[in-house]
Amino acid sequence: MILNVDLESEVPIYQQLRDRIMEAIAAGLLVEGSSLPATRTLAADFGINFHTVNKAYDLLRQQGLIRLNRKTGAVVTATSADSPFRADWTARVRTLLAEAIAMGVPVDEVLKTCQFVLDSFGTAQREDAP
Amino acid sequence: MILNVDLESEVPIYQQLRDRIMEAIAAGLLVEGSSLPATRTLAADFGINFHTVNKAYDLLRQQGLIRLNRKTGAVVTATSADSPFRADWTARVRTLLAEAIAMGVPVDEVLKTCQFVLDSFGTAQREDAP
DNA sequence: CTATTTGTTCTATAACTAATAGAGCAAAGG
DNA sequence: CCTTTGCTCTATTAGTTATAGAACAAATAG
Repeated sequence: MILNVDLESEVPIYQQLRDRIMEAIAAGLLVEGSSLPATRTLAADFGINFHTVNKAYDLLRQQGLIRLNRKTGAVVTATSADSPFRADWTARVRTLLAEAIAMGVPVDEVLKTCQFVLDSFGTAQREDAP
Repeated sequence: MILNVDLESEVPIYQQLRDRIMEAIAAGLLVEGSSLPATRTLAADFGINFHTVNKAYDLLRQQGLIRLNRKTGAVVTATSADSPFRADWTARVRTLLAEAIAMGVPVDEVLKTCQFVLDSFGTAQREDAP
């Protein structure tokens, strides 16, 4: 598990961490039951404060993507996107797709990019088959 | 042009304004040459400070979506998404799509939602035909 | 030409967020 | 028992968000 975090980015570190972990889950690199590194370990790897990692993990926990146990650490859980999540997510995707269209990217190219990204998740080596 | 801005949202007002205007451009409700309200006017409409509107307009100008002229005000411009923009946008859409997949939304449903959103832009009454 | 409208710039302030830091508590497991 | 690990508390520094007021600059309308 290599998480690519840019300490110079304008995007907050805790958010980048959350995003990268979500992407790893989406790609199947992390599956139900996978363990995440301990907050202090991950913080040491990136040379950042463990409170920052803690915040990222807490966001993922609030969203139901991971479970946090003492001693065991952070473990990926099975999730079911509920209706409020879907509504919120659709609103966010509407804004992001609108940006591309407004900037002059053709509709079919936007859709193809989405398809390409989704395919890239599928083609990652996943190990969820029993 | 009705912009739906939620003053109670955790999303910054200037960002909501920027997002709604981008969505209006994507939907064709605003086309090349369309005028946006004056900063002070729009601020008065929402009961917010004109500096907040200014910031939203400034973001849109930096992105090349509008032109700002003294006296004439803000005018929508034709834009061409360059390669850096597309790379950045693809990275952002990857994160957002990953979130839905990680939350357990099926791939085909994610793609259908994207298609639905893109269609909703297309079906808005546009007036760009000469 | 004059006056007004509109964007632009400057300083300032209060409230909040991001990130760091250190200390210590609580529980789960070897 | 004791180590590991999440969790909580307080604190500080730096940056962001939103508000506010004042003044300047240019382009248009009359």
